[in-house]
Amino acid sequence: MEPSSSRGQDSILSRVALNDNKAGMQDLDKDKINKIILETSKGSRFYDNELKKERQVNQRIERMMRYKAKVTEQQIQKAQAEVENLAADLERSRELGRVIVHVDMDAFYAAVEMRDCPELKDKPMAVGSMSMLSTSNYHARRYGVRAAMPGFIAKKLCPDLVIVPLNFDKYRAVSEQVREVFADYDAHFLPMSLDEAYLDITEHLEQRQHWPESLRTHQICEEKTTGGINELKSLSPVLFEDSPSSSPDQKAEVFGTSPEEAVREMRFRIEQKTRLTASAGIAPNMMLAKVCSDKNKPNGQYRILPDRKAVMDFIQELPVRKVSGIGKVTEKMLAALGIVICSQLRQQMAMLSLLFSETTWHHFLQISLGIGSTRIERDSERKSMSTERTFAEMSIAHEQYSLCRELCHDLAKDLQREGLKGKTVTLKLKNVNFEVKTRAFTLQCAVCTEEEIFAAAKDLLKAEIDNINPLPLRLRLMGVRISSFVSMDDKQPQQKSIMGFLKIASDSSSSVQPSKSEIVSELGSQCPETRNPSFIGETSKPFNKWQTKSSCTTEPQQHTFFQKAYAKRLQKQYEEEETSGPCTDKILKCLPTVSTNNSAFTTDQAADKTEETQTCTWIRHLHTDETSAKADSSLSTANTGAKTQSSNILQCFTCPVCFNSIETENLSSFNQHIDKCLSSELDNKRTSMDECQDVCEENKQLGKQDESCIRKVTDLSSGSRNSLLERNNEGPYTSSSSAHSDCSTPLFKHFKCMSEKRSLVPHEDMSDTGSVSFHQTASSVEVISEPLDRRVSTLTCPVCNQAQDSDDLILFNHHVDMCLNQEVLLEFREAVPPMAQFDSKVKDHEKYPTARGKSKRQGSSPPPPPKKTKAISTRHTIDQFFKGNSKQ
DNA sequence: GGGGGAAGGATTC
DNA sequence: TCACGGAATCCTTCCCCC
Repeated sequence: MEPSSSRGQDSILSRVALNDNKAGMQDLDKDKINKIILETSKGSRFYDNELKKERQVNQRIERMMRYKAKVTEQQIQKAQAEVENLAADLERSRELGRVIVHVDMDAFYAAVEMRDCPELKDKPMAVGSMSMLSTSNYHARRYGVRAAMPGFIAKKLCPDLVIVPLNFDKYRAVSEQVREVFADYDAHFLPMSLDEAYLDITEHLEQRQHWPESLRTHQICEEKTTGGINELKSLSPVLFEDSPSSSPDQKAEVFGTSPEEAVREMRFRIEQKTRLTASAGIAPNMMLAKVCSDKNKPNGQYRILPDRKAVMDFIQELPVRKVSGIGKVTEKMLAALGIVICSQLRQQMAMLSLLFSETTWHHFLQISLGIGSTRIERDSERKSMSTERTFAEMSIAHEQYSLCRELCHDLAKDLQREGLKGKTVTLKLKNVNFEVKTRAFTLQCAVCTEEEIFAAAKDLLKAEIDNINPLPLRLRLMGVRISSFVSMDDKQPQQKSIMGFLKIASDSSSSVQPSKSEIVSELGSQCPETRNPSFIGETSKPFNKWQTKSSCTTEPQQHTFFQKAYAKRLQKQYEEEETSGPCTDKILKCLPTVSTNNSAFTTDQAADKTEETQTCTWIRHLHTDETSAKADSSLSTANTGAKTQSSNILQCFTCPVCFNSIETENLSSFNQHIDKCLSSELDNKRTSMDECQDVCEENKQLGKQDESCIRKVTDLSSGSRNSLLERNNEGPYTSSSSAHSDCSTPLFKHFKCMSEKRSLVPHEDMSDTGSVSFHQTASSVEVISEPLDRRVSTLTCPVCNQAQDSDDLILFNHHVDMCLNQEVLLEFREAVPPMAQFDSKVKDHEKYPTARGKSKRQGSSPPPPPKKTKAISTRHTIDQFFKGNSKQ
């Protein structure tokens, strides 16, 4: 074999040279085009990196060839037997009964732009930017200009090229029109992108056989075109000169009942509706249909008849590169083995089975037999979500952190829009030499907020910055991805707040948990505000794949004992308030407008407030969420109306320090009251805390963390709640509303510092989706619980006012949980005998009752917690405690 | 040894 | 004039932990 070093320019051509595997790109002067491409690219960092990758592929091929040389005849024979067995199995399962169609819009983006801007019709044009083109029209393709080519190279190939910027909104709208047509032929069609889809028209064809001609006749709709039928018909020839087109005199088209006719009708209707043409492939499976749709592109279609011979005839001479999934690298590897067309795949299958992985050679075998999927599965779930950005070189750390945060912000928005939470945060970096690195971290809990994602991404970035220190990290791209999505079940933190527990206990699969308002309203409700439809509206999240249908219905929920008990207690509380001074309804009135984190307080969260009034606000001080000033500022804009609305309503709170009832119009006033109560203890601690904060801030700027800082905060935190509260109020946002937090609070920083040190132990439920709960207290403080253990307690339960024995905040949280719910517990104990809860001997594997299945599908059991982070035993949560009991 | 996370790569539009 | 994307999925390999 020729050594890679001697291949020189020819070798790199396979990477940077023109890829003419696209319609409208035949018969080009490839040598001339490649010369221009090489001259433009050569010497660039991109080119150098492509050379490097090319060398790697060559080395891979060399290794493969060396291995091939060592394969014995015996191995081949054995492999051959295995191949034949599998081939026989595949033959037996071959299905030819379905009629699968792949429809692909012709030069979609370019065609849309040309349609909307007729002066582009006669010009070579492409859609995209000088950096990258998304597609080009057929005029431009004659110059070698194609999708995935940088605009500046395209300009070298075709100086007259017009580059039109992308307009996705427009393409989406057109795509929607096209999909409406698809739906008439297969309601369950599978869109692959804006411009292509798979359809199974088997059922449609069966019905079609009985259709009268009138149902298969379609008028040529002149009104739908701006310039009438002539202009409509003139569009296709401009786009695609050789395209077949109907006669301009024709007023209607009658279509037959065959698959070809049905697909022709579909394309006709698409063209009538959008003035754009589509190509289609008709075959017994998806793989073949996809290849077929390219066969007569543009504005054409091709069918493989549903019999084995027709399929095998088609496959025989088909270049492997035409098959979806075989790209330039695989093509090159196969070429090294003398395999260029699919029939050669079959001939060398035994050798391929020895050289490639099982998955890969099975795939090759299927291709060689013309076998593919015959079931169009539309409902596959999203597995990841990401955002990335390319930019001019960026080498300054704080700019990189800032960008990282921006990306996290964008990603969080996207996640929240789809109601997703994921456990794995991946940071993608591309340096100025085009070398790509990804770094991932799997968290214990699923996250979706900017702060949570940033907490992880920032650490990954920091590690990379530190790694090449003192040299700067010279980046040209950064991206953040979230994966390992969890089901709605799993989105709940392991230790739920008691209120969270009470809300979800009835239906763990429901993402829309019965809120307090719902529970109360079920009682017949003397509290009309809780039935306010707007509450429900705000509670409900958009329907998503994890959301069971039942959760979207309005059917009454079957409440658990605890919910009933809780509702009863609420009722009682309400009755008391009726006589002694109401506050619940007032609070409820304003709650939907109160915001935490970076989204508005939802009904569930709002409902929690009633119960948690005594401590929640106080806790919120301690747990000023991590939401940045940015999020807060956006809130202050977004929720201006809401705030205004809420600010005039008198609310009643109980101060956790002096235990007096405080009536106030807004939470910030109440915060100020608490601050006053606490201020007497502040002075001696504050100086130290300020110092620490400064250190933290400085380190944040430098992207560094300092053990001394962490230690200092840790030391302070046990006795410095007051300081924290005080500092909290100094932030620019807390002054306007206590529900708004300041990310510069010492405790926040403290958590962040600790989070960094502890490998990103997540701040559970710091998201906007969770209520500010006691769970939050525990989980957040949990991070610092260890050093606190060694100190004398300064904690006093805000409910029972008892000084605590320990400063362990988990225990403290537990205590508060219990205190708050004594009544419920009492009722519970009366109803159910106690069980052996809190079994400290529980084994690790028993802590994760979820199955360790292989399936990554949503809806299946969630994966076990990552091994590198210690999971909290779910057995030790109050949730599990109740669950266990309720089963008895 | 198997399962699964991490990292890199291939592929698609 | 400079200048090679963004998003998603699947696969492979390596390595660690149970």
